[in-house]
Amino acid sequence: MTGTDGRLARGERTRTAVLDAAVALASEAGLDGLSLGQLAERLHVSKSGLFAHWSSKEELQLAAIEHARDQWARRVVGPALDRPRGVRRLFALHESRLAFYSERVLPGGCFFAIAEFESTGRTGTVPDRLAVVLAEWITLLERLVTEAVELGELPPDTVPRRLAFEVDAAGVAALLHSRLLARSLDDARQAVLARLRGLATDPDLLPYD
Amino acid sequence: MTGTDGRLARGERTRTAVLDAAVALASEAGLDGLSLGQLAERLHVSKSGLFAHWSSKEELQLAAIEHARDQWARRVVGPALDRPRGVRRLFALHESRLAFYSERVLPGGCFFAIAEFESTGRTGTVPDRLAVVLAEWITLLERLVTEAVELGELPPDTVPRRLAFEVDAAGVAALLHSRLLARSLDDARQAVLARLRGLATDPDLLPYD
DNA sequence: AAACCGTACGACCGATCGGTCTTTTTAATA
DNA sequence: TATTAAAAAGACCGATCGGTCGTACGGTTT
Repeated sequence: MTGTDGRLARGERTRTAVLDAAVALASEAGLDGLSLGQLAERLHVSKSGLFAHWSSKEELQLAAIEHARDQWARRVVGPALDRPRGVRRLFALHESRLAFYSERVLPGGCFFAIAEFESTGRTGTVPDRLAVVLAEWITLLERLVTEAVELGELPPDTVPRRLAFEVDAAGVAALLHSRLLARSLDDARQAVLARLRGLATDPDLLPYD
Repeated sequence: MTGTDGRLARGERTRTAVLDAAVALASEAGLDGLSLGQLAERLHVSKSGLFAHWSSKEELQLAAIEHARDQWARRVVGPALDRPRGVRRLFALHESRLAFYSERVLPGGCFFAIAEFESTGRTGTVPDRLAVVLAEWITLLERLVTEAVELGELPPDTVPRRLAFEVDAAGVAALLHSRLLARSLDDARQAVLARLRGLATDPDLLPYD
């Protein structure tokens, strides 16, 4: 039975545990504020043990980005793709995003939001990778809008880029204010719902409230 | 001529210069990433010289908040209040906010946005003060919406809190994406403009494009 | 049993962090 | 001119930062 190497399996387990904690920590303190010492302490491992898996902090940051991206795809995008194409899928994506925030899956709310804010005006492989992942997200929103237009569920003169911006904006603001303004998540849902119902050729595809 | 004390004047000049630099630095690195050493070096003063004016980093952070608030009131809120009450003033506030971002008055874009993100889940006098300042901002937006409703420029069933949220959301997203998505500032303007024109009893109060 | 390799540890490094203390410079006042 | 007080500098502190190095443990292969 040479199929599984116990050493590699152990390493993979550790790596996953570290990345889970790293994404959670970075969602609060940012990728910059992510401290190897604190991370090691929280996981009850030695700081130098981390360097057995990643040769530098930057490599760990890059690995954390991929880990957070997987998490986002699984918990936010995936469920929405189960819904039928069109405005229902678009709104479902918005809702599952808000659910991700409201369930406090990550203590800081969202890994990418704080990482994007943090990398404003900086250069390097980390901001570069973040830019690509963000572009993927915006492109996904635009694609769902375009599909809704093609299905005739949204008017043909819809500008996908701008409607995608509006939906995303509600999500961003909901997250930013979620600590201070208790209703921000609900406001974000209502705002997008009212907007989509106003645009949709058949508003009854969407819930009433 | 004992009206002006040269020593105090010198101190006040230094204090202003330090706070200018502190707000600019914090707009990039956040209030937490604001380093006294870097701040002193950039201003060509000694680090201990800063402690002659503020007894701790936290006090400097609080002073920076007030300084940033004054700047925001002068450069964003002030100009908008010159416009006539109603939807025009509301849209002017949104536009002057976007102008503040696009002119890159602060290298990081916005002091308060990154500060609010950073203080997610934390407690202390700094997050408390930030919460109050943010509440002022939201209240201002709500007040402008309410005034527009009272003037009959917006329908009476308008929910001020939610429309204020929508306008703010466009601004927040514009800032967050302004580095990556070239058109984010323009999208934010168009989105709010279309929304307000759609709601206004007299759309011609607002520009067409 | 021996060689090998992935994992993990503890000790240690230079740099920087926020902060303290003492001293020097600068400007107003008696 | 001597005194006084604000402003600023410089040396220094313990803690923490990211990172290096030599070593030990344990499962795999020969």
